[in-house]
Amino acid sequence: MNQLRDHIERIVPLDDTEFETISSFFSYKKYKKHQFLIQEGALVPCNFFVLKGLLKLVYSDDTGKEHIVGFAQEDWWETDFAAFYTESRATMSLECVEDTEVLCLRLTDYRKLCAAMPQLEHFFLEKAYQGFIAAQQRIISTMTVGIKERYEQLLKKYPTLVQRVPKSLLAAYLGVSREALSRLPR
Amino acid sequence: MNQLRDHIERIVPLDDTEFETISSFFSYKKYKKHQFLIQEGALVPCNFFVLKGLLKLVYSDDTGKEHIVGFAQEDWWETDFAAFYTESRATMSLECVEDTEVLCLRLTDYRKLCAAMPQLEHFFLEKAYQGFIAAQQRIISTMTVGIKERYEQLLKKYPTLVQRVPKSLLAAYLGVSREALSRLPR
DNA sequence: ATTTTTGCGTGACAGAAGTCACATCACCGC
DNA sequence: GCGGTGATGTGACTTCTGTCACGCAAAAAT
Repeated sequence: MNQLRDHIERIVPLDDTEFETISSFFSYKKYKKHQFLIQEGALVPCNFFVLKGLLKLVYSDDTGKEHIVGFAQEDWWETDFAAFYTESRATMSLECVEDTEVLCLRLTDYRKLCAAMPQLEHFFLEKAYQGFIAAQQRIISTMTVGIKERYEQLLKKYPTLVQRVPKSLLAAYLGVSREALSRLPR
Repeated sequence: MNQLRDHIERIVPLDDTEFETISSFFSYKKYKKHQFLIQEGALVPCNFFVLKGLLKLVYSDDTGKEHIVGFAQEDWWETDFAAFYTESRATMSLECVEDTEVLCLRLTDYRKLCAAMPQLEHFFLEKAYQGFIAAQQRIISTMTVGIKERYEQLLKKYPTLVQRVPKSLLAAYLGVSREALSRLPR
């Protein structure tokens, strides 16, 4: 649980009672490989903070092909945010790539916490900015460089992730076919 | 100036003195078509709120080709956010597509405002969430559907924008060549 | 241990998009 | 008005990528 505290304190300082309050709103859960934290079409119960393990956020198109919107490893937050925040049905699914332990935060509890502690709202603001910037850079990357460079940027940015994930999933994240990624000159 | 007030009050309520404080931190500026609000490589002076006109946020790759990261029309915020927020040099440029009037908010003033008024920080949090969700959906759109559908989604989502912008810029926004967009079956 | 599944590379082929070149038309400034 | 610039459509050609099919080795399941 200290993992969460360290994570938050990288952005805003907390005293013991404050963190006590925060942690009381989270619930711990454990999932096994291939289990779903979010099912497409269902309501989104939580925003998830990954303690250990690896998740993939997947969008399935009409032909059934899977596209990976994002991965989440240790100390990352992940959920179908649009659906979570508007309490509507998920358009994506969130699934374990490995056995995974998470802390779950429900929307009502998120609201209570932010109302009670403006510093925490500031924390989430920082996270939102980070997410926005990362997404924008990913868009730029897709538009400007070829597959090879995109794969290299990924290697540079998340070297540990690339080790843990099969290439087929990386391809689905980069937006190309498994074969195209496989054919890259080394 | 009431335009800004209405815009903020769509998310958080304000009384007259509060808005007085807020507006005192913004400065009004007017630019002509083809003028730059942000130059690539320079520091980013402000986050811009568009009162009237149209801007394009552009990333130029090593070959000199221009890729449009985003447009901003009336009531939109735009800047090279990564550079703005970290006070580093811009990797993108922000340029007028039409004559444009904006309100400018400097980073130090942004910080003062947020510190003084938590509600305003909540406003920016909402905006950040909106931006993140929009960026994520754009990523999904690029991965899942072909040019034709992407163009149609754009038409549906921002019909007024498509009227104002030449097709060559729309192509640079969609991430395809001008010719490919021109060759779409109607 | 032996099946089954999963990951990964490769070859062949078709289709989509990029690039280059050219033509037209409308609009703008002088 | 007139020349220049920008916006747009089109054709020819090339390159890249997706798709389908196959083979093989390692890992997982029984």
